[in-house]
Parts: sequence; C-alpha cells; structure tokens
Amino acid sequence: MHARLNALSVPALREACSQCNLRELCLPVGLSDRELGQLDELVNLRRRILRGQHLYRGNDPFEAIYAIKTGFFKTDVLLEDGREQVTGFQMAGEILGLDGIGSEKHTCNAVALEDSEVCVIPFTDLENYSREIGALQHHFHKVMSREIVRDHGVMMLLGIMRAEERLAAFLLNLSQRFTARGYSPTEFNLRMTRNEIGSYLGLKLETVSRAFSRFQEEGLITVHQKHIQILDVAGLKKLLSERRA
Amino acid sequence: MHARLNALSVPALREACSQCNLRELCLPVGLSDRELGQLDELVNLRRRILRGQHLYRGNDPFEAIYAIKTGFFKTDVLLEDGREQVTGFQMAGEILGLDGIGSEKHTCNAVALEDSEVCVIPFTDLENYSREIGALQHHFHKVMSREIVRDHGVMMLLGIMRAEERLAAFLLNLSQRFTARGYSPTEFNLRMTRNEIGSYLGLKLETVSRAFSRFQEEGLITVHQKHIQILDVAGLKKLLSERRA
DNA sequence: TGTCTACGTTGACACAGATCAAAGCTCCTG
DNA sequence: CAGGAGCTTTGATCTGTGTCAACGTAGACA
Repeated sequence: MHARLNALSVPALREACSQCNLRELCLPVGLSDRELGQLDELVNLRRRILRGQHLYRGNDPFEAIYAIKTGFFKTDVLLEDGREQVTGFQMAGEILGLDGIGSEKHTCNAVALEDSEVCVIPFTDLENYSREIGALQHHFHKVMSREIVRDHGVMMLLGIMRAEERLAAFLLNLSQRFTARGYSPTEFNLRMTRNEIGSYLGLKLETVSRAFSRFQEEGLITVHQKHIQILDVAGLKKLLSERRA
Repeated sequence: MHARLNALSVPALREACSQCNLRELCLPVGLSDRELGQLDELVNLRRRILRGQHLYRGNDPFEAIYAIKTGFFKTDVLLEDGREQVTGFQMAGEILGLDGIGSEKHTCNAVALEDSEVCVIPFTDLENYSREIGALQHHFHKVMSREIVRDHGVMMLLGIMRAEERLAAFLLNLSQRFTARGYSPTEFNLRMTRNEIGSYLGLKLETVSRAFSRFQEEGLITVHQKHIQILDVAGLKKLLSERRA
C-alpha cells in the first residue's frame, strides 16, 4: 500500500525545516531558531508522490502526518456505491493526515493532483517533541483547530449557498491561498477537474462548468480549460454577500 | 457578553473528573487514577447555561474549552444576511470550543438547547498539563481529530445525500450517541426544532417535516412533536446504503 | 380558561440544479 | 499525425427540494 521509499526520496537533513521557505506557513510557525533546529530532527524524511498516486488511503494505519513541501492534493471519502465526496484540496505548507489520529487509521484518501513531495512527521515523535517545545504544541493545536474552522466553512458552503456562490467562494479561497504563497492572486491553473470541484462543492460537473461560463459572460473571470484569470475580485465577493431575500 | 458566574455555579472540587460518570466518554479517557487526580485540579470550575443562552459567541476571546456535564447544545455560524448554518449538536461528555484555538477567538456560537452545565477547561492550563501527562495530550489530540472526521461526515451528508438519507443518518447518529450514554437507542426527545435540524442538514424545515411524515407512513419511526421512536433501525440503515443508480 | 406565540404539518406550485445526450477540445501514445 | 481517452461545454428536459400559504397544535401566561 505504501509507496516504496527509494534512496533519492530521503535526502534527509538537506533543506530541513530551518531552511525551508515554507516555514512561515507550515508547522514551524512561531518557533525560535533553537526550536527550529529540534524540528529538523523530527522531520527528516521526505516522500515523493506522483500525480494520481495516493499518499494514504482510508483504513491505512495512521503513523504520521504530512506537510506538503511541493505539489497539490485532494482528500476524499468514498461511499460503497461509488459516490465521492472531496473533503478538501491542499497545497504547499498545509498538513495532511490529521483525520487519522482519532481512530489510529486514516479515514479518507489523500491523492496527489500533481507530482508532489511531502515531509513525513511521525506522529508519536511529534507528540514527544511537543511536550518539550511549548510553541510547537501550541501551533499544532492551532493547525488542527483551523482545520475544524475550515470544515465549518465548507458546511456553510454546502448547507446554505447556491451554486454560483459556492464557486465564487471556492475561487476566492484559492486566490487567497495562492497569494499567501507568493503567486498571483488573479491568475492560476486549477489542478483539479470540474468533477472534483463539483464533488467538493456538492454540485455536478455540468453545473460547475455552466457557472464558470456564466462568470465569464459576466466579465468576472476568464476560463480556458484549467487556466483561470480573475478579472473582478470585488464582483466575485459581491456575489457572496448579496442575496436576494 | 459572558454570563456572570455566581457562587452557586462554582461548587468546584465537588464531583470532579475522578468522580464523574462521564469520564469514559469525556476528556479523562485513558488516564490513570493518579492522572485523573491531576485533571481534577485543571477542571475546577463549572458554568450553568440556561436554555437559549449562549455559552460563547463568534468573536468572543478564546480562553477555555468546555466539557458538557449535562444538557444539550448547538453550534452555529451566521451569515450577515441572517442565514444560519448549524454546524453541530453536542451532548454530555462532548467538548465545545475547539474552533477558537486557531485564531484566539471563537468562530461560531454555542447555544444551550436545554438547561445545561459545562466544565470549564482553561486552555493554557490544558496545554500545560498535557505537557506533563502524555495520555491527556494524546487523548486531546484524538478528540480534535474526531471532530475533523465528524465534520467530514457532515460534508458527505450535505454534499451527496438526498433529503431522506440525511435525516436517516441524523437519527441513527443521535440514536448511537444516546446509546453510548446509557439511554434508549430507539426512543428519545429531540432537543432542537425542525428548523435547526434543517439548518444542520442543509434542508428547509418543511422538507424535514415531510421526511419525518414519510418515515412514519413507511413504519420506520413514530413522531409526536419532538418525541421520536425508531421502529425499524435496519430500515433506516437500508435507506443510507441503497441508492438508485 | 382563553389567547398568544412559537413550532409543526400539509398542499400547491416554482425553480435551481440534476440528468441525459451530443459534440468539441487536448493531450498522450503508438 | 491518427486515433482514442479523458475532460469540458452546451442544450433539452426532468425532478427534488424550496417557496408560499394556510391551518393545526402545544405550552406559556395573564
């Protein structure tokens, strides 16, 4: 089930957390230089996941959480009958695997949407280190809490928003996360299919496609396949706040 | 904003965690007797919340998490335009407030649906104690992780299930949680209105009402106002698994 | 005991989004 | 560079749930 780890995927200690340009977004936030050095010991293994491969699957034993170094993932849950619910899309600096702590098994699938690399953080070690490093403990708690808050946002989206509101929220959220990583807020390539967007947003792929077309007609964005350009951020935001009574 | 704490709401040290009959469901799971004693020091304050009152509101500063000693709560998020998304219903032994860790402010509202009592767990203290007590640290992580997994379940519900599937899943979930607390799996009183159920399930109250009526016609349950009796658990489960292609 | 208010049920109808179907675009592979 | 697979777009139609409206029920309170 696990991808074989070859020698190349373990460059270890090279470019550890203390050197990583994601350290302001990722687990090390708020650590002192000395503490960062300790984290380098904890996170000394990397794993490369090719596009389409699983980082883990539902029911795999839970051993580690993963920080995305490069690339892009989706997480999803499957129903027996084949229905899929995408529970999130994750990008560099974000943490995968938190779902597994509670039951010691993973409860969803994590699939790379492009060739990716993750830092492996053995969970027992993380707990041990957090008992030493208060700042690490606290930040880890924040990461989990934010995941809960993010999930509430998705519930909101699924529970009370209409199709175009959902898609606008989705685009704005991506834009904001790309910005935080130093990319353009207004121009990016989607890594996921219309079907995956639809699954995440509780819509069918045709509805997603139509909403994209509609946004384009209205001059809010341009779409060419997976390439998106946001022309009118304010317009998208307006879609979210205005609501016919 | 905070309810005033009167003398009666602080019986402290009496019936602490070590004596509490919820200790197998709540935060103390997996602690040794000695560790339980330590927890008694951490959790020494109770707060009484009357029906309809808020335990906390979105934007309140985050200081503590809460274990429900008795009673029943809902958590919700409000949009500016008044739309409400109920994000969960919580009962005895469950933990409230985890949403606030990430931003040091609460991000949702917690409202008592019946007169309730919660144990106040100051969060800084909890972090300090978890650095001492590995089992507490680990169990706390499990609690947070399970909240994430629960949220994924709700996304699934909202994203891909039809109205009757949602309601069946909701009833079965309540039944299972009541069972874990020693109540009847098949007969209970709903603490929430049809509107609140609808908000949680992403449906309108009329749809919830109709689904209840339908279940009753089909002999799956009886409904009289808030009183529910499940007549055919297997039938409800079948609703969830069977799905016209 | 009567009335008020909040909550729940039911019916008729409307509509957003699903479903079904056909065709176009891109990129990969041989 | 031909063929095919996977993805996307668009149109036509269908349907589950929302919306609107009327009425019913139960508990609270004067």
